[in-house]
Amino acid sequence: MFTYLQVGTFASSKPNFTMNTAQNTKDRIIELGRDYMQRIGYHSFNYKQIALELNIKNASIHHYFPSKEDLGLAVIEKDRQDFIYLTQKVKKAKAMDKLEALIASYEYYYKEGKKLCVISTFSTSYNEITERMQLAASQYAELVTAWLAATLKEGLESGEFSFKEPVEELANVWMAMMPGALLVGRTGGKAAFDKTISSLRQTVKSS
Amino acid sequence: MFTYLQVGTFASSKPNFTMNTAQNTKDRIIELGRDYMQRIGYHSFNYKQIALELNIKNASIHHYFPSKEDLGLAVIEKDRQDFIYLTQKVKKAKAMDKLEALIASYEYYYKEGKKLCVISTFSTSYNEITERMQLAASQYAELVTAWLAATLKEGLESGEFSFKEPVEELANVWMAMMPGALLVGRTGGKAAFDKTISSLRQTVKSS
DNA sequence: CAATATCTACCTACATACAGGTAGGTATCA
DNA sequence: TGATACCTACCTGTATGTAGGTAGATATTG
Repeated sequence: MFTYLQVGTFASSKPNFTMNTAQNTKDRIIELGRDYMQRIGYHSFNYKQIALELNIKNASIHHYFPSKEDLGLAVIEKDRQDFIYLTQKVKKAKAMDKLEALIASYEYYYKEGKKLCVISTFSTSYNEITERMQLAASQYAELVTAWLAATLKEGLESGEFSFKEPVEELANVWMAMMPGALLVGRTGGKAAFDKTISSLRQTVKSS
Repeated sequence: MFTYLQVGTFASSKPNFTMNTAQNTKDRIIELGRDYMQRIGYHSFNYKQIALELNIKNASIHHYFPSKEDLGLAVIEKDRQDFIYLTQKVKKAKAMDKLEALIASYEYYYKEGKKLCVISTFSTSYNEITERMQLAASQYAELVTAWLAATLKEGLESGEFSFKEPVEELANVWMAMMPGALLVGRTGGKAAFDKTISSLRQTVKSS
């Protein structure tokens, strides 16, 4: 005769551009799931780690997410929502500040245990996830690419940026280099990560 | 009363810049292991797949590689040797042709089932592999970075290239963008991959 | 040269661990 | 009372890895 407590305070020190909606168990599972997936990948992540951390049983996770795929999809969707939230927040900022907001989240990923971003997490597992997850990941990637292209265009037209490539091409470069920087940072350490991010910033400035 | 045959002809159509030394079972295990790892990652890859393909039993793989780590290390070492072989082969070529030789292998990876390169394969699994493997992957990455830097410097001094960044920085960009292109290509398809590679080529030409 | 020992390359069978997932029960609360 | 949020207990599949054996090749020795 005892009550099932909502345990764990989940005191995270996330940058304020990510929504913090983890009050209930379901949201906490998503947050923790995302965290583990970014660290060790979708397949290596398992329910036990989350169950232990939330002081609940393995089976209870299945109550919220019948299959692992459901959790994977929820993680992608949550991250997509967070991205949209971020873009809304910087909507009226200068183009470079928008890009800096995105860079900041990548720097946060690196600091917090050399995590990958969610898109690259699922990209690395792309050949072994279900079609629905592939689609979700691809659509999310497309969304970010489109936002990058729009932001680059905006900065170019306002005279803030001075690059010569087509915006779509440079958007692709950013899409490749940001996760690439995280990968390089894993083998090459912080210096390699920083150098890559620094070069990334230059891409909008070189005339 | 029968003999254990060396089965499977292993007819691979690899580009000629990779060494083809897979005559015996041990080498075939390494080749197949590398292939699977690049496709689905180190952890998702398992012995059964190789055993089936080589018509041997699971336990026989342990005869050559007592632990999975041994095989992982062998794969990294094999790929490093192949890289060295490649650099030797293009030793007297122009700087751009050297870079093109590297790009060609990445295009080959993409075509052959959206594979990742070996370095990024182990980078993605970096937080869940042994220290020895982390070290091997890091050292291999350092070797490639150094070669890139040397090649970029060479092309710059000969007037073939005309970039402004420090060579080490641009080498880092290449280290990030090549695997990044493969990741982007998984979610965004061939067009995204090609665009990224095309932008990569531009990095040495833009003045 | 023949008997013998040892090595290589596999085998069968099993141990162990752990993953995702299910069935059905119990406590709490609106 | 019915939905919600958990639980215990269990099933199934699969992964790495081990123990011990066997056929055939090769080296050793009387």
